[in-house]
Amino acid sequence: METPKTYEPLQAESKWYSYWMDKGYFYSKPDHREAYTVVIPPPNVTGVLHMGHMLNNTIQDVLVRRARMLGKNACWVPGTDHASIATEAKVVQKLRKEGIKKSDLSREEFLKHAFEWKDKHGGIILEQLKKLGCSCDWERTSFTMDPSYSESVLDVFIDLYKKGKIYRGVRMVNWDPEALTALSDEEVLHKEVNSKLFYVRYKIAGSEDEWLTIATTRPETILGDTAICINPTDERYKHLHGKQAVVPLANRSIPIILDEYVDTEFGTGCLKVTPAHDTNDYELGKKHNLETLDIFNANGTLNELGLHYAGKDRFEVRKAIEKELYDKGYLVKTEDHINKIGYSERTDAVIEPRLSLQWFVSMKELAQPALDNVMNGNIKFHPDKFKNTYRHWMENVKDWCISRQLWWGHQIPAWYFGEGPDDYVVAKTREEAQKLVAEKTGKTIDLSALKQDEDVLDTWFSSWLWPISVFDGLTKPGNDEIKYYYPTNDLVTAPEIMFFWVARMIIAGYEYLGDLPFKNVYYTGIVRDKLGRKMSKSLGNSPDPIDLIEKYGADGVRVGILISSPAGNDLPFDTSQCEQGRNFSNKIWNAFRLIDGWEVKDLEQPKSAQKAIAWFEAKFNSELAEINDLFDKFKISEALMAIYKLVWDDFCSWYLEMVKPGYEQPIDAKTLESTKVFFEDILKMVQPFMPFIAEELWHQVRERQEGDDVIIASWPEVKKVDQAVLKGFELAQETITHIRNVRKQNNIANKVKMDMFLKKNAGYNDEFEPVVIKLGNLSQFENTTDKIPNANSFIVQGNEYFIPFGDSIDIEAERKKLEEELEYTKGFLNSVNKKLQNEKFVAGAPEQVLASERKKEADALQKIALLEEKLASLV
RNA sequence: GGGGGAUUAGCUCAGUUGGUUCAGAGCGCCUGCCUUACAAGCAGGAUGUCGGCGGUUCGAAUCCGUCAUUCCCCA
Repeated sequence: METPKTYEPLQAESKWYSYWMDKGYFYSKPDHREAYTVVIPPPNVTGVLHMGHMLNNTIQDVLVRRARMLGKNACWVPGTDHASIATEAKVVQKLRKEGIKKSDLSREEFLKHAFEWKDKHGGIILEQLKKLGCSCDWERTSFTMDPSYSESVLDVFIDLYKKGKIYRGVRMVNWDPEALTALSDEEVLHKEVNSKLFYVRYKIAGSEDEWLTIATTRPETILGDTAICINPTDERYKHLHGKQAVVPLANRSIPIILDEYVDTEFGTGCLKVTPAHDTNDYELGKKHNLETLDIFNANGTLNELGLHYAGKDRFEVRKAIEKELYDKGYLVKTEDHINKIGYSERTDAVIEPRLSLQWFVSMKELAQPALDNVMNGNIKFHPDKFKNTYRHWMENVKDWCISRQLWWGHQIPAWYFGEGPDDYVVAKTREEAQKLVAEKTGKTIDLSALKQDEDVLDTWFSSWLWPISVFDGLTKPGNDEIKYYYPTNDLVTAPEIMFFWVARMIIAGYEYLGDLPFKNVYYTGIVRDKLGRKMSKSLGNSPDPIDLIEKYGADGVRVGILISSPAGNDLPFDTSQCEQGRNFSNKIWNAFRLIDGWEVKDLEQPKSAQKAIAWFEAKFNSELAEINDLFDKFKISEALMAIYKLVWDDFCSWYLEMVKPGYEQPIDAKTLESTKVFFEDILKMVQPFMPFIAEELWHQVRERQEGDDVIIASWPEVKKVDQAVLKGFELAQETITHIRNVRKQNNIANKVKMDMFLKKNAGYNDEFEPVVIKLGNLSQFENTTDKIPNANSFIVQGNEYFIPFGDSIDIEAERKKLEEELEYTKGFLNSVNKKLQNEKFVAGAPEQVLASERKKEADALQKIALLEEKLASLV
């Protein structure tokens, strides 16, 4: 035949993807159907597809494709995120390579470069997702800096400002001295590093030769010290209460203050306090009204307060000051010390805590509905356990610093008209600002005299509007789309961004539309390599997803990724899983080849085929019900595994073997038709996971009318399951397995037909005998009332089967086997009896448990009797 | 330091309210097979102190306590 032996995915994939696109199957517009909406977690415009995206988007595509088959109007909105810091860093880097410095460009010139960069690279991930088969509505592709999106971001800023939820304030921020911007806590990575603990002595003011010794990891900040703090309970330092100390080199006197915050165990128990350069010290400073001395410039060099170190970098100064302190007798000793230091996620610069004037959102009140509606289950988390983490964070939510000292992003719509702390207004345009200034001051000033805030908004301040703004929900309130698609259904994302993104979307949802943004949040895990390390570009331990697709096929990779990826658990990824996926594709392919190769003749339908069809019908429906349930619980990888087993074990290994005609024999039309219908049902169930091969085979198994495509076929409906058929088949299955074992143990080839005799018990069900004869390859299957001597025998559900030895006899081996089984069964009976003789058990256990124990006892007794008979019959 | 998870076969994980879906699945492993859809395959098989120790109970992988190991988040 011309059908190849193995499935070749690549051609099929590009063919069917463009076919689906041409047919507009991914396109959605509001109609009478129930909406099913998913918004993609927008990847950064800087990114390339990595395994995390593969996992995340495969899950979304599975959900969307299944929803489409369930008759819903499925809409998956794709898009990208402008990613202020990361993108700006990339653009600066690229310009630097071309010999252009950012500082030489105007804001407008820089943004032009940035947009060029975005146009060139911004869509890479989305293009790659097409290779994976993602059925996004590409006509809806959004970008967080699209004009109307930007407008909604500014509107929200202005609105929150008017509501008093946005304020400007001095705060200790995480300062990135390289990027010259404040970072959110989430953008700071804490790493353990080997550093040194410096013990430095300070003279007690007014004393001749009295000293105290502090321990610090940052001796360069000594010049910014404004107090020494000790624990009031520390007996060692009672004598210092109320005194002052002199800062080395700076020769300033500073107070010695008392606070329980100080850990008496750490270092010397004397803490130097530098409120301008340490978060905890800043809090101490506020509490004790300390002076704040900022000794650094924005770029991490020291300013004039750094005395003779002015203009030098902080790390350079650390070395130099160590020497100077030593030379002048202040340095008592140094110790090796391990501590955690914050690094910029983007530039890897050491974060400098810095006091700075920033914009904040006050979160406490805004967060309340977002907390309540997750805790009460209006929004469901999968897995549920993440609610705990969420609650803890939301109950202790801190104000959100939303300004970033960057150009790429949404420029803050605040306009300054003077130098005073209050000389600004918040407005969308310069003209509106002019009006507001007039209202505020009574004076009309020139448009050109207004200076817009230089900073842009935190990227999350735009992405928190994503489920709303992709439908223009704020710029065109109440439009048809927002009414139809919002709230969206399911969000698939990583637990790492539960706070910066998920929580904030929920907040924005309730604040602006008075409703939840999505009903379910499915948290994926982190994709790790074999060694348990997170897959990342910097480690170089991630396979290139596109290479994987080329090697194993998109369907194979999708299966490989999902086959062992329960919600919320990390996914230890190995390419062997893709191999498993590819093998599964191939299995389906070959099942098709078998069916496709059958020649139809006008024959009577064999009994075995009739029974096989009845059984698979029942089996399919009971599995379908189970799979639907797994989907409803978002147990996606378990649903996939159930489908995998249904296809491989039940359909291929059992069903097809039962209906398969002999070599080069024709098949009857009825059986062929039933088989094709089953196969089509299987393709439907496989479609969400393996869309390409499903579509390919859907079109090969039958001639199709225009528009009869599996991607839009109806998901099978669960029909009533005939439990009796399932039960009856179990007996046949067990019997066949025993027959195969007899063959194996006696080295009897499958081709050799065997005789079998049955001594049946009362409840015996003979329905599947034709199947047993076919798959057991029996020449005869007769009833007997007597035991057959010198035969292999086994017992299934109390029925005794005999396969005469024929020529090959090994009575001793048989005897040994029977004795072992007898021994085991007696032991089992003993354990059951123990329970039944325990009066407390009999009194306390429910009736159904007792009944099952009694049945166990009866079964065991019967089996023992049979085994003993058999032993006796061996001659 | 605070909070939240996790610990079941060699690996990755299921295991609802304690009791026949109770010790499971997939992969891997072992043993036979080039059986006429598929060796990317077929058939068969083995594997566990359910992290340790206590407790509650007639009965614990499951509930409670405690210890250990480990991951994540926050400071």
